[in-house]
Amino acid sequence: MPELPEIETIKNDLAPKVIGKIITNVSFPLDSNIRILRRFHSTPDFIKELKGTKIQFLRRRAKYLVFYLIPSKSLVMHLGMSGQLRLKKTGTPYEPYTRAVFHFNNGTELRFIDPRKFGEIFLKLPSLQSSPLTLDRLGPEPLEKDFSITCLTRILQKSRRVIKTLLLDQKSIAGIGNIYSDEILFNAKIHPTRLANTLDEDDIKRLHRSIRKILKDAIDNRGTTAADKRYRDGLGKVGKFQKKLKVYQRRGKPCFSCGTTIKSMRVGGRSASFCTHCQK
DNA sequence: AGTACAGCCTGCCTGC
DNA sequence: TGCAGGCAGGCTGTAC
Repeated sequence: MPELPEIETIKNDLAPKVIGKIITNVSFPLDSNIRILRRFHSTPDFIKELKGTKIQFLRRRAKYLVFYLIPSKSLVMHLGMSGQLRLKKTGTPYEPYTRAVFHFNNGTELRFIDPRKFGEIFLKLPSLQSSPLTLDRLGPEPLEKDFSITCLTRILQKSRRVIKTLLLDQKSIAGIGNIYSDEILFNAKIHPTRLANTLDEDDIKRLHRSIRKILKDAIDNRGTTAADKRYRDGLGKVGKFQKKLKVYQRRGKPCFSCGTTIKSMRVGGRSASFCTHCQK
């Protein structure tokens, strides 16, 4: 379940190894095309657009990884729930569920591996109509300078939803998923079902600080490989932040702060873990 | 317009 | 042991 910190880690790992490489071909070993790819492109068009392009730089936007190419267009990937990216030497056996392979001019290839098919790959072309709107509709990046307390206050005050649901909404704030929303709310001592527009000034200050702190800590720890053990960084290794989780997947265990048993409940169709004593 | 929710998907775990 | 059913949660489309 790669969220902002995981995609950031993968981007940082991959960038030095793929920048400057030329995509010589793209193949689909399982012949099961990925969601957006199917919706926006025919496979031959997709391959034709990519053949011969050079990777100029990588960027992360929310949970999307974007490869900026020359000539000007971008290749956008979302790893969904179970996606991984692996850079491998050409000719080494494919990992199971390798769905797309981007072949480079130096004998390496980038593999998009995704058991559950929640992942997406699509192209953003300079010719406007061909690009899905997904990326343009995203909310602010929580680690950018413009994500101020004022900015967060505005987002919270115009919402009538519970805070947990709001944090998960990519159109409100980009990049936060279920792991980090739980951890952020615990750090900020806010109950997941509090209505967003009832947070007072102190709550908002703590929430703002917690959002940045947790996401930064998670990046410093190379992301979270939770119980399903699916997430891998750009080098194929597990993250370290799972060792620092305070509430996520800790239902039934004692809170590290007060010893109260961690509870979990469904909030907006998602599981939310929290401490009934610490989070108000 | 803003919000809520089912549905997509497959591996893994639990309970019978 | 084997199998059914529930769970995990990224996002989209649809309904209210």
